[in-house]
Amino acid sequence: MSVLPTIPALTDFSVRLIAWQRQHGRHDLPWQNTRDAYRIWLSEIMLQQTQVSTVIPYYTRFLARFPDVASLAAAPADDVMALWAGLGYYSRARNLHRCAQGVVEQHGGVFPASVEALAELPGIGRSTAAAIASFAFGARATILDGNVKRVLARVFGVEGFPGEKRVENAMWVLAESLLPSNATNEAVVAYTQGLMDLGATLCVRGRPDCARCPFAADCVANVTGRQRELPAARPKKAVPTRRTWMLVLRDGNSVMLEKRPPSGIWGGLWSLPEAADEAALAQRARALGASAAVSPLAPLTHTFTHFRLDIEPRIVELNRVAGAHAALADGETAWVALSDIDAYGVPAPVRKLLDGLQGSLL
DNA sequence: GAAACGTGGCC
DNA sequence: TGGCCAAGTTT
Repeated sequence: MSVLPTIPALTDFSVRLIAWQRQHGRHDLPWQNTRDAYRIWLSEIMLQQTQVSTVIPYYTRFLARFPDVASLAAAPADDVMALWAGLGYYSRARNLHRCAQGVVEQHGGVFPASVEALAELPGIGRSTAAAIASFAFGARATILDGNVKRVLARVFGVEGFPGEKRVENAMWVLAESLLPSNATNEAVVAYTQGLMDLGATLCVRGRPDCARCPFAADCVANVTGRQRELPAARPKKAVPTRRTWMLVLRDGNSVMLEKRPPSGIWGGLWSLPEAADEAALAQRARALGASAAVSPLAPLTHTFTHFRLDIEPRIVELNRVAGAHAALADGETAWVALSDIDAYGVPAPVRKLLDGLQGSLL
């Protein structure tokens, strides 16, 4: 059974959306008003599952450090991770780096213009490929992000949770059918931006501003008063809790960091040595050269999308006599001054923990 | 095709 | 306070 109801007579969807975007859309975001595929690509990757206000300072810093794809491709992975630290979903940063290298090595340093070629690069899926292709090259290709799903679900009354494959497939078909025909490059840009702008500024989740919407008269959700029910909410799932012990091994102003494996949570970032319980942490502390007693710091809780992490931090002084800065850990380790943490890619809660330490010690 | 993957803002 | 989710992709 199709999830699509009868589509209302909205034959001029793209025309109305483009007109609305030109008059009421956003035109001054840092990654707009350029056709530089590198800048557009960088913004699209950062904006995956991340809001505009969060991205802007990261985007600015990143671009200042890596102004083009060649400089990014040539950078050490650790530098890329450090600039990404705090933004989350770190596989994006690893794929971003690999993608830059792919563009340099396989495409002569120039981003390919087709959706198909773009989607073969690491970190670029169907929606991001369409966004890059339309913004940078004026290609007629539809995006389908959270904004578009919300707009389509409401305007056309699409039932079902959009994260479900069956519903998402139907939305891709619908989105494709709505693309403007015979549009100039500039109109394509306005259309794609309009989809995002409408969802981000008017057709928001909480209190949509239907009075200002160009589709108010035709919108299924508005006409039937079902704005709160569309799109359908994600099915609820119990969020499991994990618990970990983290070691602040301190030597004066410096602490020991340990590089995390490339996959899994905080993959590729630098973090504190961890253990599964109190005894194991004390054992690790001794193995790393600490002889003093391990002291508790204030516990903290970090909430991810799919689980909750209770962190039990412990602090201990390094016993220099036992061998200063001996790297007895299994993986890669580094001694880092508390004032120099920014140079390393450190997970947000660990960063907070260490920031607090810097203020209270000495 | 479901689960994994971060963080911060909003109500 | 805590649930919900945002310019999705990969495994």
